[in-house]
Amino acid sequence: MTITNTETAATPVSKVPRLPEELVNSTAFLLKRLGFVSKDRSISAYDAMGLHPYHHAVLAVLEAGPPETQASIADTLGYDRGQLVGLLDELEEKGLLERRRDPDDRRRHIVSLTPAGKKTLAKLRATADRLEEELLAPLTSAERAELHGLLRKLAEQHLPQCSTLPRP
Amino acid sequence: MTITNTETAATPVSKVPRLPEELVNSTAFLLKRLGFVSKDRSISAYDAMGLHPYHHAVLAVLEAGPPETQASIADTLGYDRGQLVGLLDELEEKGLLERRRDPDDRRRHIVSLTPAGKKTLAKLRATADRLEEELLAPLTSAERAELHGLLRKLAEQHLPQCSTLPRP
DNA sequence: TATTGTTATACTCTATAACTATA
DNA sequence: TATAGTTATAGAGTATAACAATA
Repeated sequence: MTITNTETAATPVSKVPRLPEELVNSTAFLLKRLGFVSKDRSISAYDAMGLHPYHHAVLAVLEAGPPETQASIADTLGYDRGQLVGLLDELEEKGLLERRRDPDDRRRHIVSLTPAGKKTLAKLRATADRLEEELLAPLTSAERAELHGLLRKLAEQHLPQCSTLPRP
Repeated sequence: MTITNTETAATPVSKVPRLPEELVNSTAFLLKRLGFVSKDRSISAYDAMGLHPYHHAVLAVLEAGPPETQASIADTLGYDRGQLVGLLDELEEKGLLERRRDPDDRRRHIVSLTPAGKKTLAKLRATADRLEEELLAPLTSAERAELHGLLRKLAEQHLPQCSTLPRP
């Protein structure tokens, strides 16, 4: 195990060997790793409530927007439509939303939040806030705003669904 | 399909429905999504060379540090040791590194770069640089430095392997 | 008995594409 | 014929644990 120690004999031994500068100096690398741990932690946290971040996203779409069909939900979140079916099944079984046929087009389902769904969404929000606080703990308030602004700029370019269109 | 349009009739129709503010306002959410697209694109780019970002990381560790065993490489990168075996098999088969038994402990393999491995690493670096440039295109040079510094602070806290220990 | 590297197994995700019912 | 939702299947990726050689 001593072979993994990259410190000199005089310096305190770190149990965890350091990543090469080449990787740590890459913003993309840090983004990938931090995104991974963030995802990992949120999955664990939501799992304790029997849900997944995907479920939160679906509920958030339902509360934010006009009545949605399954196709519009999937498109908004960038999810596969087949994948969404299972998510909706789980949320419906828990009584957090309901599907009803669109009378104007009986192929479609109009999906809407139930009161229980809104309550659960509030809880998920609290969990998300806690996770966000943990993630950003090392940063000052100004730094957090700065980081968010920079990520927004990247999202504008790379995540079309995040683009802030000029509103009327 | 018109039901997915969240714009009013007077505004130009965006093909991609917008994500709810609740999600876009979350730094963790942006981090996860941007990390995902970044990972996705790098996998595609490396795939064109018959390699994977994992391979780049392994080669970078070998060039940066002292002679490594398989266990030390895995620990440095946070990879599973079983997973690493396959990666090393592929790299060895391409002649980019070699394994030889450690005479002091015949259970161990000392892994080292070949000249071909160094050449390939240079190519992978060029690819990584190009991907980084694409990712950060929307930012000025100052903003890039700012973003990297902020992510470093987060990494310090959340990615122990990235922590910058005081050097002698 | 513990550790290094290896292999095998199983499980989760995801992507694809059939299938139905409606249009 | 095309679309909305559903279901089934296969593939990649990952995690777990059994295994042989050596300490």
